[in-house]
Amino acid sequence: MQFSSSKSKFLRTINTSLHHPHSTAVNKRAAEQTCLALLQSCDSIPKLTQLHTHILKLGLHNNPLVLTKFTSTSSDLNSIHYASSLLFASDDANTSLYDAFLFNTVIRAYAQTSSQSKHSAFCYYKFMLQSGVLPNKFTYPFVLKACAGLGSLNLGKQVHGSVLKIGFDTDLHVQNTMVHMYCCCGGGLEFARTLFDEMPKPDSVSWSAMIGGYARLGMSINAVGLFREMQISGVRPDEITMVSVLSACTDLGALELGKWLESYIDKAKVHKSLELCNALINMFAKCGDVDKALNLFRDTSERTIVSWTSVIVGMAMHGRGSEAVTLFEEMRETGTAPDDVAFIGLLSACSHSGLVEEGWYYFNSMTKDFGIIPKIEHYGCMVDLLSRAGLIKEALEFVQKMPIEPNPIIWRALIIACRVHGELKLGESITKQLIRNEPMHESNYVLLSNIYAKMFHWEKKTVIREVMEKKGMRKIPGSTMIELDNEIYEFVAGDKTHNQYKEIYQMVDEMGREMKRAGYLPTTSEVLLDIDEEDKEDALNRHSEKLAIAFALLKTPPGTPIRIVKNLRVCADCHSATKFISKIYNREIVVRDRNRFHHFSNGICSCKDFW
DNA sequence: ATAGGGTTAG
Repeated sequence: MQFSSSKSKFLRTINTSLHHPHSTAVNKRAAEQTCLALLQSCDSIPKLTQLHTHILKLGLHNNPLVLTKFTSTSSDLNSIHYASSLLFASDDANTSLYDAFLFNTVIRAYAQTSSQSKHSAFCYYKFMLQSGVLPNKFTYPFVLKACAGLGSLNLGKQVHGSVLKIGFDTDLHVQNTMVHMYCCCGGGLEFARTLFDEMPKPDSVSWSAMIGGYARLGMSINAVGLFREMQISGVRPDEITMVSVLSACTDLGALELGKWLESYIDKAKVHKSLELCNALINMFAKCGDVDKALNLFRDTSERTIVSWTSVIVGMAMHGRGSEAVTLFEEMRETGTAPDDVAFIGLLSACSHSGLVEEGWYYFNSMTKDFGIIPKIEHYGCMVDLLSRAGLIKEALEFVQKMPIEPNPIIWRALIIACRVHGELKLGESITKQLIRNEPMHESNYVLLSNIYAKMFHWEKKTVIREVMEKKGMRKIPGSTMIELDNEIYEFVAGDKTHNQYKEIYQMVDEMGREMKRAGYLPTTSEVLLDIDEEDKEDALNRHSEKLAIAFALLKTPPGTPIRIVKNLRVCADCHSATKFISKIYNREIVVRDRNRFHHFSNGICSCKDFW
């Protein structure tokens, strides 16, 4: 309903009411009805203020029916503030009129806001208890949702205590939100799991809440594991469960699992909601089959900005920047307005493909043509774009001119570029400054150490190692994941937990010999430890990536492509080694690292040694 | 009038 057209109708109702003072009862009722209808379409403060004037004139300001409608239909935060203050107006407030429904409406409205105002939901809940109004079984899901949104374990626990006291702890909906709340609050996950395990009859919502909890925290193996348990339990997964599992699968980069999930969705006839389709597209894009993602995308009739962003980012990760640009243009032509996230994807695509001119064009176009104010992420993309292209001076100038404070991520992009392009002095000074600002971030020390290695300042490198040791910092362990025969294997450097580790290490040694024969030189400057060169070589050979590749060479037939997923950026030595391995063993090797995909084939990598 | 989901730079 258009506000302007219904407004005249509303005014007519008011006029009728005013001109027939003796039949006000009937007309008041009509006015109330019109008012309720009007509230449906109310979404801004000026409209509300206008409406409020009429509400006052008609004496409807004390009508809870009108006001609860008011609250529950507005999505705008100010409208919620306004309506709830009317509902609980202090002047003529008669607290005996307050009931649970009234409170629930306001609590729900605040719980659904996207901002910190979720705290108001909790405040109104407190107010409800103080007013002596007993919460009902609908109150708790709202309050718990607000706690989940705030991520406050403290508030959550308070509410939990109250649930136990009042006794809604057996209600399935309350239990499910409780699990969800603990999953969303830092440090609450284990307790969520305890509650979940104690549930007498978890339904698909309970399983989804728990699986989603693991997925959000990056505990993807646990998420997938719990999904397997769910299948055993016999509860049918729905599309929301599948979105969560796919999200975990995407995080793992487990293409085989992803393919299996796709066929499972078809077999089990899970409803393919828009979000599920997007999750599938995203999964294929990020698990290394971007063409499949594109096919799914083309087959989907309803595309949202999310679907477009997924394929654009997918192309970016595979270094197919110009295709990302083409997709972006196609999106514009088909009338989907890009948002800030789409621009991050597009700019990173330009950055990973060296499209400097295009990057500049879109960075400027973002504000000029779409009115999107660049955020730190967009500036980060531009610094990365210029840095990767070796335009260090321009990058530095760009950083100095930025209207917002550069963050450590931006400085690190610049430092890496300095190292790669030989601007070692500049790199050193920026890194030192960064360490002063961020003394406990271990990767800063690793950067400085690598710069010193390139400058041949070994004694300074040793000092860094000592400083790190004194501060009790350790390098984040690199790990590599590989899927074989429906099983996910994870390797860390020097890993000996695998039951075939002896054969794997033999294979690693053999690989090393073959690579040397083919002309490979170990990049020992990547090793942070202060050990002799031979041990450094040994340390490099035990990198998780090499272990995983050795394992794959052992376990798969000749010629089979190898896919691995790293948790960090691939190190220079592994990058060089993998090129040799792809040629020597005639294997296509696809590596997903923290940022992007590397397709190694016949001694060449698709990233053109630029990552 | 009640619960659970997706995209984002390095």
